[in-house]
Amino acid sequence: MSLRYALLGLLSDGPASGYDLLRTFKLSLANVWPATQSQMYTELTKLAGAELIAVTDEGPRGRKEYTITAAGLEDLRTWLTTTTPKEVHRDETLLRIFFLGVIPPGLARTYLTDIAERAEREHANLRELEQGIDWNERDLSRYGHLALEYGARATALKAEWARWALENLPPEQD
Amino acid sequence: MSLRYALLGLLSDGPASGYDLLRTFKLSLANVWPATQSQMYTELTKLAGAELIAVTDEGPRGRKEYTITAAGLEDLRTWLTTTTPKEVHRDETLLRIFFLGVIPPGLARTYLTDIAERAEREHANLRELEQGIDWNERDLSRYGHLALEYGARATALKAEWARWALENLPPEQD
DNA sequence: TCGTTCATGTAAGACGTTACATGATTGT
DNA sequence: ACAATCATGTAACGTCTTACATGAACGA
Repeated sequence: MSLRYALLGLLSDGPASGYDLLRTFKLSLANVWPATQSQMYTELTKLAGAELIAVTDEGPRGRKEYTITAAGLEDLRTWLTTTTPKEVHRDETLLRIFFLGVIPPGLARTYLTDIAERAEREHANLRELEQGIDWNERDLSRYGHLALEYGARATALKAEWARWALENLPPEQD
Repeated sequence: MSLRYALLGLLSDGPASGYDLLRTFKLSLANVWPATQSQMYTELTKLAGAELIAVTDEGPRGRKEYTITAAGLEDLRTWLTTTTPKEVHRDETLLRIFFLGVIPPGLARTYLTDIAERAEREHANLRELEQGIDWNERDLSRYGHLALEYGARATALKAEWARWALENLPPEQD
């Protein structure tokens, strides 16, 4: 259901083709709601079927430009204002933490170090992405900037936590 | 795939029935890897079929006690030491942030305030859970404590970020 | 002309959610 | 006797991933 609104949201900023949306996604929404090419094209077809978006132009190579309809915009607004987001925390990295006692202590330390390093890299990537983007007047990018800031803080926190965990690993037992 | 290892992980700490695991889950793994009752019983049946766990006792009311097998423990260790966790960030709350420009500014502010409040409540719940748990010698709880600390920090961060975002909302446009 | 990018689509299978269904045992 | 809890299972449906498939247009 969320992908549907992710696409409506992107289209609320202006018309675009599936291919356009695919690229925009990678730079923005993919960080908070991953989706594959396959999924996106399927969903766009469904949205067009429900008349929440419409094909408003056709270009070379079978390119179809979609525009959000009034019904689509209304649906998006309704979703935003009348429903509450589900808070689902699914984190495989954290799941494994519970089971570190099952492997040799050295490997457990390596695991935590890797987490810290990956998080630091991710943090750097986000800050770099931030530099590279034209934070213009468009709503999507202005609000997207807030989301990016969250990502930057969250990755920094994960790295810090992993380093802290290294210092606070349960003492080895006999 | 992760649920499979989540269950193997819990069973590595000692034998338990599906019902036992269900309760343990709620207090621990559910926070990093949610799963439903339905999913768990199905997965346990599959694990037993693959002989990674075995029924070692049967009690009243059809209760089946499962014990991890040597093959199961090996599988768990292999997973922990030879595969890298997928970092997937799927957060509906953040997804909506991108589209706040589509709704009236007052509602956008309410949305951010709600995020802060929910995160603060979640934070309080986790700290309370922390008080309530017997942090004994068992590996699962010792390492689980590290995961809980992450959750506590992450919820605090989310609340802080939401309050910061309220102060840094894009200026209204004409 | 030939590789890259643009551009869209389908199909199979894994995973996750919701709902339904059933019944035994325990404590009051 | 009755409610709550213990205890397990199935079915339908929706979502997500992986892989395959196809071909037009552009630039060197």
